Amino acid sequence: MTDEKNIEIAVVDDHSLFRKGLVNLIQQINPRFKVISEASHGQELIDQLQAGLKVDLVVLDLDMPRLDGHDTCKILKRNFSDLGILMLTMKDDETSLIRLLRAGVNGYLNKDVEPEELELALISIFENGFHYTDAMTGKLVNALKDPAEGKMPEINDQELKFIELAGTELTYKEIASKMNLSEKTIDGYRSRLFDKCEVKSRVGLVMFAVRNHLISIE
Amino acid sequence: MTDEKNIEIAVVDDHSLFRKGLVNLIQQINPRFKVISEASHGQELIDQLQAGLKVDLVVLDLDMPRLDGHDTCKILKRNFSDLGILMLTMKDDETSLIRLLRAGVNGYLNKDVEPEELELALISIFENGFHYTDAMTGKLVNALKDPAEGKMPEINDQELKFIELAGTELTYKEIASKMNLSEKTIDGYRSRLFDKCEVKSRVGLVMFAVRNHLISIE
DNA sequence: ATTCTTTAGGGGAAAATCCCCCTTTTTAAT
DNA sequence: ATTAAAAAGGGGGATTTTCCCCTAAAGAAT
Repeated sequence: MTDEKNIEIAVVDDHSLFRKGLVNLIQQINPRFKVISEASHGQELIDQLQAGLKVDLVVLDLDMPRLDGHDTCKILKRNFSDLGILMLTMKDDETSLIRLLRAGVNGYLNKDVEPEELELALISIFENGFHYTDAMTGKLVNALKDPAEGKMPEINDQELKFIELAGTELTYKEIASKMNLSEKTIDGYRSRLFDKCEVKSRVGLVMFAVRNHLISIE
Repeated sequence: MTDEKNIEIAVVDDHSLFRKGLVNLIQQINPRFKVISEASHGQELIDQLQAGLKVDLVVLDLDMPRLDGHDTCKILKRNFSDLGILMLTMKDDETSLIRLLRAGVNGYLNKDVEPEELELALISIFENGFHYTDAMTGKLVNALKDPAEGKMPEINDQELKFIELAGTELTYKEIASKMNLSEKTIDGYRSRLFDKCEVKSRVGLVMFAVRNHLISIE
């Protein structure tokens, strides 16, 4: 590509030595990268942005005292929705990943990756709005199969159909009619699913199903 | 890479013309691909495998009469766990994707992708055990987030608190106690919210609230 | 004074949940 | 092959919870 635009970046990390090193590294790995601002915690960056700072991307450390990366990200996404956010972290677990994606990060890197991966992530976020790795997707897939709530119970097709209908305003009598089964059978499904999903009410079941993407909310 | 091993493939689709076309296409796009078996539904493939057929990969259509792709995948993963499964589908929604990943598909493609993407998917599954696309990961990430905003009626603080608690497994009596109000007041809130949100049941109210970002699903 | 909002009460029907039971089919263990 | 357990579908009936209709008082706003 010719005539490539500079990518203006802010770096936020509470450890001064690491932050300076990261700023230097970023500017060395690609001449398009211009680090035009540094901050030692999330609130400092937010103050800068509110005072008029313009950047394309933010490289944000997750573990910081005030605000941490997660909370910073949520505020940034609410107030500067076009800002690309790359989160750096030592944490490697699925739960952290999911929390960060929910907060709206555009990319997520472990601190021990090579500089080439960092370059790739920054370019990708700038150009596509996201940076996904197979490792990350694999974690999401694993999280789907074994959710935080414990082992995902086996739900068969009839049970799934019942859950979908339980998430509507149909009474169980109406659901039975729709599924061409007796109300008693529907009650049997309800009972079995309550046990499997460890819930005790229709609302509990439906919320479990939504939380675990068994049904869609549309 | 030199001395590349053939990749033996089975193709399963209930529409004969499409299946034949797909077999030809697969064998044209890469000389390593050897389609050594065809089936018109899931059960037929399972019978073949149980009769001794050996393949590396299965290209499986989702919509088939007996067994469909989803059920076939579950049985295949249980009984032939090393088999790579690439699912083809016209469905594009997050919930279907999630169901398929849970069933254990190693890759997932929309039927209207280019042959190059099909080749890449087959090679990737054979060599890495999975094929992920940014589109797919984007859907997973999107599924993690709270849903898009919709039109909201006026909801005051007490009403919002009630809705949050209505989304739990507490009975209205318990909610009344928790809010230090009488059950009759809670019933008044329920009634007023049903009118405002145009619903007629607790499940309806809670689903409306989730859909419209009034409460979160965590 | 009138109207709206918040809180609360009574009564009763409909719906959900639970507990006991049964039969048939399928699956897994021996 | 046989047997036992689990799954699927279903019954009767009691209790609990939800939903609906009606009413009213107190306080705030117009």
